[in-house]
Amino acid sequence: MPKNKKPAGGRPAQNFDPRYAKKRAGGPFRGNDSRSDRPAFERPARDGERPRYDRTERPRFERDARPARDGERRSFDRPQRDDRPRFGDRTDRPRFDRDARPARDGERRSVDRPARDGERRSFDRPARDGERRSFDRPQREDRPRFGDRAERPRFDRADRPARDGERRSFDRPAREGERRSFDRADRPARDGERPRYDRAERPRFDRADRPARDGERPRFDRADRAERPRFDRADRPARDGERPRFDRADRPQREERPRFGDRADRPARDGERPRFDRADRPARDDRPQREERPARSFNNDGERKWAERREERPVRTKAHEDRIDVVHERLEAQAVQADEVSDVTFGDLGFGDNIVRALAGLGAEKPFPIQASTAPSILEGRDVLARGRTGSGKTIAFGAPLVERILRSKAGVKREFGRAPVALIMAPTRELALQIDRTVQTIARSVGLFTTQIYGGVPQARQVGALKKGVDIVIGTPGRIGDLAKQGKLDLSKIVVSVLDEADHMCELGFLEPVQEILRQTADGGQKLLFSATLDREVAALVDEFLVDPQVYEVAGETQETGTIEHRVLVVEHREKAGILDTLVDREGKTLVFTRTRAYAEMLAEQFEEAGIDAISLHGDLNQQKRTRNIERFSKGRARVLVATDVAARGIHVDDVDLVIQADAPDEYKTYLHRAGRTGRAGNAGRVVTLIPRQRRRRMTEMLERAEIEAPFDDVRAGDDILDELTGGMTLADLTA
DNA sequence: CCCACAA
Repeated sequence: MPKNKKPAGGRPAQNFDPRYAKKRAGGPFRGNDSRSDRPAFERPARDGERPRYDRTERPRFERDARPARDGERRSFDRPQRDDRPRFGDRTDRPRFDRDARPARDGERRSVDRPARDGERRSFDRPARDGERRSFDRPQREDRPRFGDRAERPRFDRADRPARDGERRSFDRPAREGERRSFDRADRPARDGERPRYDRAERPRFDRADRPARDGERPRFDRADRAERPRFDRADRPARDGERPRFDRADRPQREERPRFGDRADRPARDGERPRFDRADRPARDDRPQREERPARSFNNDGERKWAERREERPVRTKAHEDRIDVVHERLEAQAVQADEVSDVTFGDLGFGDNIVRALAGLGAEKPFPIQASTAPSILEGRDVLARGRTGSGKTIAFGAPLVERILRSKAGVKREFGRAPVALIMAPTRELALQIDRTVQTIARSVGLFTTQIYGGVPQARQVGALKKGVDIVIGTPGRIGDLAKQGKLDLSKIVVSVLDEADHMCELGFLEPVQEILRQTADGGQKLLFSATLDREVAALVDEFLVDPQVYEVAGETQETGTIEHRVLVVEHREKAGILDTLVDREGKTLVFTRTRAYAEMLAEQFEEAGIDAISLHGDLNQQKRTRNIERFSKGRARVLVATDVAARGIHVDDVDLVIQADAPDEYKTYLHRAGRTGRAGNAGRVVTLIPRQRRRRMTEMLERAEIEAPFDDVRAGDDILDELTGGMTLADLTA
């Protein structure tokens, strides 16, 4: 029996040991030492003398050491709980310090945010005698604070460099004669042991090398088959009203074409601000040097320190600039005219009645341009790249044809228990994956296909259970999908259609590799569909490896200028920012506030709450249950303000968000476009207000240029009338006025 | 630096 295993019938009392009791029974008398210099109590007892008790050795009277009297209740009769010290141990255990234990699920802790102005916090006072405080030691940069455990990656000894003097068996070559379990190849075979199997040495099995078995079809040989003529539109006369075919050979060479975002090459449009030209600005030496500028004061608002440090960096290197906002070349696309497809119905596109009805149930009576233009290619099985403005209906654009295609490929095939999925949809956040599933599942169910969500932050069991039963379409995030695939619980080998939503984002650092790993496990030659509102050359990493002759689509004339969003920039003093934000969110409609960090999102939500505004937060520090609940509360209007990090920047659809506030300006123009796209959806009006400090004006101007957005800048003080204007509702009429 | 993405 293992030592820690409790014997049946209850554990013995902690401080009751029968052996101890027995020894004691022999008497406490110390014995035979007769040296005279010993104190009286250490010499043998004199005649008639009562033996002296040694207090230190004598058993203390222990209630627990005697058998229980009739009916006496004793604390040790119940099993001891492991997680709780026994009563009476109080002095032995450290003082309970809430900050010293990891935060419970969803628990908000004051230490996680910077102190507010004038706020007194218990840890601002010196520690009391003997008080243990987790924050008493200087925080090491390289170590997460205690309590962050859930957020940091699992510790793996092999993954970290060996510490000084640490011996690691796997770091050194095997010593002579040392047997290492993991390397059989290095030692001679033992008696009777079969030689080690070496994959590389064995001949590859080739069916071509053996005679065909009875009834076996001859092996298909690509080289042997007749050359099929490629279908070429150029070879047939143009149909009525057909636009002439775009011919790559006819277009100017890459170098000659204007780069996307290069306004310098075209004449200024009406009322357009002149382009900022680096060459025109005063030389660096003419501008005030760093030393001449007023000293900065630092408070404990880490947010601000970081922002200022960056704003005031005197010289930004090219590399730094690139890291902040990489502008990739726009992909050459077939621009479909919206009116070209305005009369098409979902039925015309080739969708069956069930799917058409399901789409109508989702509110999609007739196809949006992006849907009408991409559907034929997707149904044909071609690889497709599609760019469609935020809120233009991309989910249905890939979801509906994907279901239709799978349905056709499964015609007449029985739905098998435990079948592997044939389609995969990946998104960068769990909320987006969930949202996509709500749409795709509705369409899939209408024709008897099953979807399942595979994303992190929730137990695996249910997801694995669903996979065991068998599903057709998997929708999720790369982390958990890769995880389950690695564990052998998700078979990707039958995936013939893969979709990447927010594809350019999925190609960014941190996402690209897991995504590649996953796509490599899918069926060879499977169809790939890449969608995003900001699709650009960044997806080249995936296109080159996985896509074959992709069709690229966008809808003509879908620029920001033709959108339904009004953009404003407010230049504010840092010390007035909080008050101005309070004023801006105190309004009737739904307001979405973006911050750069999770801590600031949390802090702002608290700030608004304290100002009496129903606000909640959404960021990666919350557990999934809270994330899901909070976004639902916002969707249903039970909270009118949501403060979020960029976890909510892409793809998330919430009805009727008519104001987006960027409490921190984004670093990338793409981020700006996606955040802004949370409002003005499906033709509704919306407004985006971005707060910036004075020193950020230039960067902001450049970013707006890249995004091709026109936005007036206003210097704003707390209490200015303009704030009330901006909090009013937006209508389409306001936009044109 | 930050934000996402697995435990």
